[in-house]
Amino acid sequence: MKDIRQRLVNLFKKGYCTPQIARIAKELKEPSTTIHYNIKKLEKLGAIRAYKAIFDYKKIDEGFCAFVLIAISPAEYNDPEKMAADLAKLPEVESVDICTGDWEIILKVRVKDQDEYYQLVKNVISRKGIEKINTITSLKQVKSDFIKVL
Amino acid sequence: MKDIRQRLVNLFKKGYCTPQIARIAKELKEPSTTIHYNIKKLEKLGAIRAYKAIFDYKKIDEGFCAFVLIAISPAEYNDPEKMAADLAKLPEVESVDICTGDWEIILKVRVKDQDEYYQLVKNVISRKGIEKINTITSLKQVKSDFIKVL
DNA sequence: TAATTGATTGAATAATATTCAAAAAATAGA
DNA sequence: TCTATTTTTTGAATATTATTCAATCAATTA
Repeated sequence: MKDIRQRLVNLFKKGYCTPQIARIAKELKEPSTTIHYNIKKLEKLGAIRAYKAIFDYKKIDEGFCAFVLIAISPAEYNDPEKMAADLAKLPEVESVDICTGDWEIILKVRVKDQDEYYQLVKNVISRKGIEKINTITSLKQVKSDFIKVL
Repeated sequence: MKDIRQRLVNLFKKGYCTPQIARIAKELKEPSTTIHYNIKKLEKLGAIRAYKAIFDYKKIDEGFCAFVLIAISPAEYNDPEKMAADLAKLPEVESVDICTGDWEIILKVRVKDQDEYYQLVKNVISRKGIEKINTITSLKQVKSDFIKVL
């Protein structure tokens, strides 16, 4: 056994997928060459950033999901982007947004369990420049990535 | 012009993509039939929910992104799932999570602009059973869907 | 209205996914 | 440990699909 599964999951997080032109052509009742042309156009315009898989996170050992609200220290107000970029490097972090209001940065994080989350916050997310962290744990994901979870 | 673009975007939100087996096989240095077998296995296990496109949302007229924190009325505490399921039906809603803490439901929403967001909250999201809504607007998306935005 | 650019399309080709059968590896039961 | 069963790996053959190309058509611009 080579445990190809985990390696596939890692690739699928980044991309390694492609549109199903024939199926789309059938669905939209247009010639496949027309579909092909328009998809390439969308790609050239930069409207499509990647084609990737969406997971049932529980089944790939990433069942714990939380929103991390971060308030940065006043000294960092002029440049939250540096910290945001650093946090974006973490593979456990699904999204990083610089926001309005009391919390300047919002993360969405996926890990295996609460234990792993604790380690992540303690060792990695917490750092100089952060004033306060507030975790909102997702108890149930009803929809994610525009796809409903039944 | 048939405006095939918008129709493609709509399909790509749901799926209509597929893994690139040949490319993955090359990357992992394994035979393509082995890759094929393992991908089908992941699908049968339900670990992969869909293959879809990830967009540069500004370029598909969905540049406005916000987190909507929702506190539900005490009368609804016993069943937040009904409301969550209703909200999940909205195409503008990327994710719905039932959460711990002061805000029981968190939405991530994508629309064209502030104007469209206002209409959405006023006419659709606000409803009986909601105690309070708090919007956190994303000023800058640094990472989304595990993909960094440069 | 002529000239240019962008979009649609069918036919031919290239590339890719899928099926199948066989072998190897892992697992479970005695 | 030995054996039976299931799971995984793999190459060869086939089926399906994407891509290229050239021609037409539509839209835009000067």
